[in-house]
Amino acid sequence: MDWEERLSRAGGRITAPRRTVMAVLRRAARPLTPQEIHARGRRFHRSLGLATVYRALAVLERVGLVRRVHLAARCDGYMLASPGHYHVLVCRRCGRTVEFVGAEDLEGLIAQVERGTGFRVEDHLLQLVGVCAPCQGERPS
Amino acid sequence: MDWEERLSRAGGRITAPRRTVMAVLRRAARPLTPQEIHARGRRFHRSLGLATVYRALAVLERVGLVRRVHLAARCDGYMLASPGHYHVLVCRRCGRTVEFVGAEDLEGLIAQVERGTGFRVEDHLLQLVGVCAPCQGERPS
DNA sequence: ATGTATGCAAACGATTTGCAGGCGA
DNA sequence: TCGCCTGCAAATCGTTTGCATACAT
Repeated sequence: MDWEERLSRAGGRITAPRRTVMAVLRRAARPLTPQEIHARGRRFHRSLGLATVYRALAVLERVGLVRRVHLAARCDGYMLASPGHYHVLVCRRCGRTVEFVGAEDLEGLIAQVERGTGFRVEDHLLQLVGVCAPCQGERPS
Repeated sequence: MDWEERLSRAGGRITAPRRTVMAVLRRAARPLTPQEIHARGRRFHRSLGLATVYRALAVLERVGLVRRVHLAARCDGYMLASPGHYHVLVCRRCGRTVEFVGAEDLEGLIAQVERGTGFRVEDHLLQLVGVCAPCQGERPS
């Protein structure tokens, strides 16, 4: 099932702006901001509006065709720093956030990535998303 | 060494707004946005300015007393959704981003966290931050 | 005494919304 | 045809900056 079919089945229409957004993302080598998507999309579709890009991204994300990722810049939560790296568990229902320790398990993975990519890894962020125990008893909102 | 000493040694001054921000964060059960910190901080320090909160957070982060985390809302990069979970490697110098696969290593960790917290983990985000090979040869900016 | 830090308000930039018209199904 | 979708512009919201004053050192 291709993306057009998925969007269609979810009740969305296949339009030029949405095709453009998908085409831009398909060619992208890294995550792009809505502004970047808009700028690149205009090369194909001169009159593409920025608001439309935002709306298309919202739809495509809801349908699961596009993933919103966390960029280093412009993210705005703060916590007290704790020693070591940062690992959180976030409840997608109530928003409760728990920090946990002990990801020694990551070390092998990190070493492997360093060998494979040539990067020197200095820090990491691991965020697990799920449903906390109290929320598991409630019906979906 | 307590936080006041750390800040002081780094050349920062100990002021009422900074004490307030630290106090608010110390009591917080989850990451807070600057706006939330400001609202809570005003209970202690009536005239606290929002711009001051931003500036205090920037200083405290630079010194390592506070950590900026990535919240689900208000983060604005998009990629095509790929099957499985999301793992990225970001270069802190040039911003280059590489997606990689293979974090089976995480499964043991996730199972352990589920047992320990009662959460049901449904998704995860692993972001490694480092310096890519080309940037390792250049002098720090 | 000195220069950092503050509060306020204005500037800025990103995102969202209102609306009239267009177009996919 | 019907109503979802679009482009534009205005409104909104979060963050940063300019400036005169206050205060930590």
